[in-house]
Amino acid sequence: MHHSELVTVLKERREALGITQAHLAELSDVSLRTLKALEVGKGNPTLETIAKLIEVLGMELKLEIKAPQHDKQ
Amino acid sequence: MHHSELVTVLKERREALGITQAHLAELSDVSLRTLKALEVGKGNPTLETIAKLIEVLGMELKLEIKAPQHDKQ
DNA sequence: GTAAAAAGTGCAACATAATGCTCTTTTAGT
DNA sequence: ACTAAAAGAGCATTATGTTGCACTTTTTAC
Repeated sequence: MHHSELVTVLKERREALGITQAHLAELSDVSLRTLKALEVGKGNPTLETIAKLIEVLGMELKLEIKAPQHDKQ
Repeated sequence: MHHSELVTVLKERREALGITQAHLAELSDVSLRTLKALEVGKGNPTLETIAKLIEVLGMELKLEIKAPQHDKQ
């Protein structure tokens, strides 16, 4: 999962939960300015910023050994 | 997966591949200073730094909806 | 079509991640 | 034990992520 893909997933999850950027920003203690920039693919968020957001979004990061090409779907 | 856990996985993967910090730093275009700090849990790496490292380590990030407690093993 | 809410942008200040250099400590091999 | 390689730490500099404020644009609801 690359940067743009991660951004898309975060945004879609927020929308699926039906919460605004402002609300997510407040719940996650990430500034609204930072969240807005992040969702349009600006910048290079820190692990902490991502962690705060996904915690509120009920998500989790996993780090795995990449599957060989022929195993991909 | 939280910060310390991610750090542990990265370090163990590097060691499993039998490459030094210096070598990984060179291959991933992350400075040795940054890699060293990261592996001892100092700081708050950016997504780009993590992405560079896991690319070389043959790993990938996944972002998933958190499984309910009773589904965890 | 209008109004309100939500989303996106520009700018500047502040905080801190990334980096290079040098040095110390730890680990691995003989 | 000795040596060399690898890992970790302190410091200063540079680059950039985070934030708040004010404003514009887009979307949503009536």
